[in-house]
Amino acid sequence: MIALVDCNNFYASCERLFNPSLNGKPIVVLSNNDGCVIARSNEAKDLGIKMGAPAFMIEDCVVKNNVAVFSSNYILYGSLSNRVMNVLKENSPAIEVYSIDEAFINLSGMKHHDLFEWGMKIKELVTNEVGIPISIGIASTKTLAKMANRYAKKERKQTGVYLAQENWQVEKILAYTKVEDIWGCGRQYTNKLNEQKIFTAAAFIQLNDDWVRKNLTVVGLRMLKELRGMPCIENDTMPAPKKCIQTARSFGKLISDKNELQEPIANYANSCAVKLRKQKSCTSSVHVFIHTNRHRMQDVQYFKSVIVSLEVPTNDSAEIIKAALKGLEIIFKPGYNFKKAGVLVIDITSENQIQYGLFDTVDREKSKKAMQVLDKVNMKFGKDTVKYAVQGFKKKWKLKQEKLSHCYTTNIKDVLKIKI
DNA sequence: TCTGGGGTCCTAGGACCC
DNA sequence: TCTGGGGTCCTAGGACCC
Repeated sequence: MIALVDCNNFYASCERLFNPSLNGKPIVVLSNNDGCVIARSNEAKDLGIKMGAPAFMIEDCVVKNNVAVFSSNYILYGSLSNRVMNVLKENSPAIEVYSIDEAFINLSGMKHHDLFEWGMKIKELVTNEVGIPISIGIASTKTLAKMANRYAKKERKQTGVYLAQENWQVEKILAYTKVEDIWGCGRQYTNKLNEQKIFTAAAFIQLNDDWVRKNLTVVGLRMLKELRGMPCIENDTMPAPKKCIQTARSFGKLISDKNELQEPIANYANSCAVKLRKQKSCTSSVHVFIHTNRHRMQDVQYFKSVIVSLEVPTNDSAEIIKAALKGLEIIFKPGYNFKKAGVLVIDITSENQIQYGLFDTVDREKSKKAMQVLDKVNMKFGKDTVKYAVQGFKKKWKLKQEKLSHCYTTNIKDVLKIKI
């Protein structure tokens, strides 16, 4: 059996944890640049605020209902996520951290009559030790565990745990779940299924394999088998190194000037290099893109990208920044209002499997040492303590974050003071 | 004024090889 | 008039996830 542990309204719950006056009140958390809604408390959901709604379009509702609005504070969320995951690790046989607020836990060694008890224990431990509310679904496959989790969250609010073990328990959630709420079923698949008059997971598992294979590819077939209780998605307790890494952001304001664009691009390139070094990989292709704001009808639009190849795979910041800026030279065109840019590193290989070039002029050993020093300093004194001149200091392009909460768990200045 | 960011996997089609 | 067959590799784009 497999359990899925999922934090309820995670970002909103994080904001509430250090600000208990928000209990019972509607909360929303906004994306980067305070652009759109990416998390809502239950109270905000009840007000009809939709996921992904642009911030400026919910303003009336926010004012009228006194909704608490926050910029996203990933340092806080990351730190609280670690706390939750640590409690899970200490009390589980094998855990796969699936995202910032979810983890799969393999319970195959556990006796069947202990499963529900185990779920209740985990729920209590996380509540007491961290304070973030969670839900737990337990079933024979990952897709069913996801479904059981959703059912627990909505229909088992007292316990927060649902075990889908006996046939009738599985059938209950299959009948309960609409196809669009199945893990792996997005808009396109939902449309195709609805056209066949298939609206619930219970109806979906009656479909014939060939039809599913033909219309929803092997991905759909895997989903179907998982729903029938046949595990097809492996447990992955050791995360594999990333196959591509990207850093991309919208700017806080529009940029038309090439020199001004160099700053964010250099920063994104550096951030990719740091991520590469963290997983001990190198890249041989740097992909750069820039584009205008497609929501501004009055602007002429321009989307362009280019891939710059490198002779020898590298994770040296200077080399990757240089390649990214070379890419910018190629794709930049004057006369446009640019809103967003990004750098992707693709063709990733392991650090210790590099094919050195015949005419390589770079001193690889020296570069490696320089990067180690750079990473060490920035790790100790905060990121960007040491950086390249081209990364700039002004950061006029940087994010808009007008409603940022404190870093309660990671910054000594922000730790709450308690009067006794 | 104002609409996120970072990933994975799969498929189709073209280039190329013998 | 007649113009193979089978295979691999690569890339772009689609669909999905949180």
